[in-house]
Amino acid sequence: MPTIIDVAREAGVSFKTVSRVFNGEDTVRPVTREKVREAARRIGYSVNPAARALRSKASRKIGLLLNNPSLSYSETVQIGALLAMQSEGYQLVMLDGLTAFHAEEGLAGVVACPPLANDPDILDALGESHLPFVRVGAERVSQIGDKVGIDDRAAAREMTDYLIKLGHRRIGFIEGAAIYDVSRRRLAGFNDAIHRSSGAVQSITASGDFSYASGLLAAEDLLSKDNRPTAIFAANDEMASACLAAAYKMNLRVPDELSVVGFDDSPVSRAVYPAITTVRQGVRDLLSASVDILSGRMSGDTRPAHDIIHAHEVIVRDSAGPPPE
Amino acid sequence: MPTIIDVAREAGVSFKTVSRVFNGEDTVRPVTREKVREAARRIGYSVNPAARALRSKASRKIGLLLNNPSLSYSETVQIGALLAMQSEGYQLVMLDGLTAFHAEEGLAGVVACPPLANDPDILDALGESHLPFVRVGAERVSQIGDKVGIDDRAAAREMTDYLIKLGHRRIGFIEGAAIYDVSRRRLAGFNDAIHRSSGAVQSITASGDFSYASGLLAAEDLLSKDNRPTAIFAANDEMASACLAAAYKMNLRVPDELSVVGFDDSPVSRAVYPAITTVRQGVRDLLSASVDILSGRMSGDTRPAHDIIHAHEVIVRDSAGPPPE
DNA sequence: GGAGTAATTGACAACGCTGTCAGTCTCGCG
DNA sequence: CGCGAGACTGACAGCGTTGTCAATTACTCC
Repeated sequence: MPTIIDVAREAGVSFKTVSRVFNGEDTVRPVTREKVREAARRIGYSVNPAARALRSKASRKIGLLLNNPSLSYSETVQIGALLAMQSEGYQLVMLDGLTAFHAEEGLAGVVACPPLANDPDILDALGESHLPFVRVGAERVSQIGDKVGIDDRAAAREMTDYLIKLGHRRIGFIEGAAIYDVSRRRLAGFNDAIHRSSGAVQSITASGDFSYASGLLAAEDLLSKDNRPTAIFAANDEMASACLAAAYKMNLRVPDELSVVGFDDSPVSRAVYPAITTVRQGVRDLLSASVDILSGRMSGDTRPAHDIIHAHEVIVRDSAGPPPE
Repeated sequence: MPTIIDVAREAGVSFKTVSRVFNGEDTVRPVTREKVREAARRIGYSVNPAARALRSKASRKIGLLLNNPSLSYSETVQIGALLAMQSEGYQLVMLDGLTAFHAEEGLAGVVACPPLANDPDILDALGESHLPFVRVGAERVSQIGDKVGIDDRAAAREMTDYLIKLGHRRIGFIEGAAIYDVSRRRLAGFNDAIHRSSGAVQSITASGDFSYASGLLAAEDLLSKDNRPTAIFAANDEMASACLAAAYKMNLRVPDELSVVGFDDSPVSRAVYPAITTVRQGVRDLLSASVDILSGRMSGDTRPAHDIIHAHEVIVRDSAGPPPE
């Protein structure tokens, strides 16, 4: 493994300059910086987090503000965070709310996940702390902090378009809990697609709150209508799997007689039969982007707030197909 | 934060001796060792993983052999492993099979999870590699390597006893895939409890393979019998959630008319309505125990193979209650 | 009791990096 | 054309630990 000394020799500078380049210090001439970067690339150098952690007095603890009722989401987030942090030598501290945040000392930065990422009290505390922080899946309720997320609206529109392309002309939508902005965004995306069809596709919406129980009720409601939809788009996978149960009860075969799609690509979507077609958020990518941003901020990056939108992806599985006959 | 030098001063030895104690080297007299341990405890010392990682030439990469079809299980395992490793300064490398294992160089140890933990080829390769390794949820197919796990049989017996205590006298059991020894163990535990009732409780078993789809079939089978069971114990949560769907289809209210219990405490068990009563394996604890064992082996612990049985726990939620009437 | 050997312990360098502080270059300007 | 200020760059120490090897101690056996 090459060290900064190797890079320094290769670039013809002192090893301290190399250190400076990799710490984002701004007292290096651009031309020198580029020379160093190039040399590092050539010999395949990457910083040794252990040495850095040992020497630098700075804290390496990153707090993860996470209190999501969906356990699978929480687990995915945790994995993403741990994976992103371990290679950089950061240490993860779980924070489940304001009290935990205040109690924790010596944090170097914070990653906030929904719904905490949009909680005004949390946001205030974060702002006052002057710590760098990133809001994952953040809503525009506040302009402070860096943000990473996906375009829920575009994703919901794509998923709806997919159903339309399969031939569905009557599509049901089960909304998420109204208190989350993300529910509104997903509904908006659904409506975008419906409106673009200029009347060719009918829509029916039913309300839900992201829970399995609410999905069951909503699905029964939708499916007991005279002119029931041939496809249901649930705002998350939990509710989509409830749709499956409802369809099963009514002896509707999925996907032959009813198509069901969800959102989030949570483990549930694969645990169930048939496996649910859904939208992948790339939570791990979001988290690793968050850690990157924090890492930059901690070493002097003072550019204006980032607002990074990551790619989403429609994951086609077995729960959706062309409408019957 | 105190360092080994502080401990050395406190204990009246050289700091190198302290280092030796904390590395489990056996060239320290027991009396000295105890003196050092005591001094360390007094001043609250713990080793600095960064410094250790920096100085020691030894690899800190631990491979995680994991290829379980259940995604939620895999995620839980990963979190447990990451959490356990980060505080010790180990680095996690995911290995999804034999090829990946052979391709990975410089591993310091391996944690193998089911079903890979019981795969003869894997076991052979592990044995030949002379790397320390721990088998999680291991079966007795091979005596090599350290093992950690829970007592599946006792846990299944407890869960069955719980159903009997609720008053059920006719209980169905859905088996797991026959190729896994764990399926046999859970069934054995179920039978233990049934036999202990000396005829008071009837049992019916149906076969499954841990998948949702198989659970659906098995549940329909069980529930369409003339004298259907008042409770069903599925060998994992995935199949238990399928039972819920089957009950829903037949208009059997859970838990009023039918009790359903599962095994694993996977996220699915909470995602579903009603939330499933299940057995918690404490996967995170298993993983952290595994890392501890590896860590010991890597620093010279040569005691005979560990075989650690962790506690399990019946998690009572909403899917089981007294039988009807 | 003394030599010889094994069991313990200690001294010191070094791991790869960052912090501190002291140089060395640029410029702009009189 | 020289000087001072500010922009860069470099030298060196030291973070807390382990590896190497030498020194000390304990113990065995005539």
